[in-house]
Amino acid sequence: MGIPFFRGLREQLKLCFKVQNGWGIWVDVLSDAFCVFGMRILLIHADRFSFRVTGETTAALPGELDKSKSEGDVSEALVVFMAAEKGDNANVGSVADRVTEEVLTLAAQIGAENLVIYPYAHLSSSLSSPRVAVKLLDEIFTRLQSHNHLKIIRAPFGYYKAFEISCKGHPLSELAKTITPSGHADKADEAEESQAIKAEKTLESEWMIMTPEGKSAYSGPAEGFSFATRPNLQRLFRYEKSGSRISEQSPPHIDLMRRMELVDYEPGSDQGNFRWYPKGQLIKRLAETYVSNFNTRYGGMQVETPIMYDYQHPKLNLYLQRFPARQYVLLSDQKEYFLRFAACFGQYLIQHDMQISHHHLPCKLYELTHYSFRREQSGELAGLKRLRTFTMPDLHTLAKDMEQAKEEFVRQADLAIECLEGFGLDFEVAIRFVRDFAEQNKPFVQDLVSRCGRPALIELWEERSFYFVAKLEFNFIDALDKAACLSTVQIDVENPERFDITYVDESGEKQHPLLLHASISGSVDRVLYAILETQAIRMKRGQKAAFPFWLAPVQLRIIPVSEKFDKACREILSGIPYRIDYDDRDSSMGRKIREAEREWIPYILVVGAKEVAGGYLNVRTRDGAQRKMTLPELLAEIEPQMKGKPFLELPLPQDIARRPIFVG
RNA sequence: GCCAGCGUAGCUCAGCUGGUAGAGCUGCUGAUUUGUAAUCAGUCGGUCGGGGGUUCGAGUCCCUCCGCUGGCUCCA
Repeated sequence: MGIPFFRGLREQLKLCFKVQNGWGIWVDVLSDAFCVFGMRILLIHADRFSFRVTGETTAALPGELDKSKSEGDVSEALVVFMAAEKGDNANVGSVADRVTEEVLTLAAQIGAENLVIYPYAHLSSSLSSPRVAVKLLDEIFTRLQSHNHLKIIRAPFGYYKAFEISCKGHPLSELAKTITPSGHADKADEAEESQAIKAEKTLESEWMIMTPEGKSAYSGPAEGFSFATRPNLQRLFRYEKSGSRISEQSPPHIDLMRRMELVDYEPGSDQGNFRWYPKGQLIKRLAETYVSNFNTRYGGMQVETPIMYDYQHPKLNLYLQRFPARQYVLLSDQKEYFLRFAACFGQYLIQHDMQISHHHLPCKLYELTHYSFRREQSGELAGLKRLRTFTMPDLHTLAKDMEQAKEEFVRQADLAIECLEGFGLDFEVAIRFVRDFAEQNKPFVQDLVSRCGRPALIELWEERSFYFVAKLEFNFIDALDKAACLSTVQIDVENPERFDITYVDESGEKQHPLLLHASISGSVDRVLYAILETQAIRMKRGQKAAFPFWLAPVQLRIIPVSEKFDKACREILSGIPYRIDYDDRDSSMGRKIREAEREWIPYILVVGAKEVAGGYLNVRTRDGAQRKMTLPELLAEIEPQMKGKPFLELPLPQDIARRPIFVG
């Protein structure tokens, strides 16, 4: 098939459908192609259609080609472009039946007697195996042949073909359909199914619990562990093992993220793409700065890479072939690009081009992926927990050998622990290993668990079915007892070779290093989810919610007893170098206190005649206590809470009377 | 994506079996100048998610699309 023809057709179709139906069929085909499994067919009623074979493809399996079938030319035909997608092999018979029915129905409606069956892989990016595709095409062909009034031309499978088409352009002349399998599997496919189940079984794993060494150390089956002191670890284990969830409520952070004017839905975008109000944006920026500081202090060299990549890039394409399900795809001129789902690609491509010697190892690249995109299924989205567009710190470390990889692994685990603690988050540890690796590295495993300082859930795989041999996860358990992974560190044994990343060793030989993937905090959006859920849990227990001081959008608020103290308040404002604001609105003090409490403001300073006369501050804190303090005393109390944490200015008007309302 | 529930003012929600929309909060205006979680009064504000249909008449019934939530699946 000639690419120019293909491009021309695509443009033409896009225009046709926009005019006729008001929506762009091609855009739809592209976006849906990554989440629906089925047979895709594109039906065109054509005045004329011709094709000729131009060469063999490498990906598919060309069969014997009869000279007479290498080209075709027909007038007044219904041309059926088809692509078999993964999933069809569940029941080839039923899919063939339904495709045949669709084709016959349309052919009758438009009165077409000539049919063209045209294998057209480009309708899908999630193709079935060529074997299944050919089988399906055979079955459809056989079924159609039984209708004697139809003349059928069949373009060969597994060849590049050029074609010309002249579409009639009437309302029924162009239709795109997806046929999904239904009914029970037929005999020939049962074997295939059970093979799939077999593959699934090798994924089965053993679950253990290992505790830090000590008096009551435990290392054994997860079922035999007493979870009495770690209820959340038990929740994680259940969640991982069974995947069952019980909840009719929506997660409390969703209400909080809106009520606190942090983040909100954006119906004007795609699902899972949120708008960030000033307070939320501030928290996000602080969190990003905080975690980036961990990465750069550790030696991560910060880079920035493109958010979109060539769909046809040979190396990236391999990756996508393996995980084809969920990308955003976009067109630029005639080329297809996918939006990155992590920083991996960009960094692999940089590392591939770098000159690296063993002197440079371990070599660490860091990026804050602002943004990463995953086209999650709509039903999988959940507030800030699961988004389609998210921000994530991504650190990639090249290591000389396994010893060095393990050494860096534990250092990164330490960073992750410190980082999550700084956010005020509790977490449960899960570590997943390929069994051989765990058995050959027992001291490493025990050391890792000890550093985490809590019992860890260990999963052991018999075989490596992903790119890593070891994966550490810190999981957060939310107010509805659901788990979400935050930090992770992984040892990748596959991608340096795939992306041809090399370093030069002591004897001048090129070697593939090992690669550590780490996200010190996990997704920044998800960190905010975890912070808000943590506060929801506190409130459920009757405690007051609070942001960690360094993250509080407003850290201090001055409330005057009356307008008369305006001047005194403004003097105090200028002497406090934190995010402080001033409630200068015309309302009662009681109301102002209430509103400040509802905003979780850590320090409320009430200023009236007594304070002005006495030269002290009256400080109300989250615990409800009121204390008389001097300014230096207050500053001395605040200072340690900011230690090692970033600071950014108040992103709102300081006078509240001048501040607009974003939500409510 | 599939199945289910939901979508009424900026926010939270009421509106029975179809008769043409209501409250509180917010906002605005005025009064009030307040001592630690809601001062009082007046007032603005609605293509009842979008489109189509049934009907003399639709927030209410039907279809369809969009969005949110839950479950399934998924989470490289």
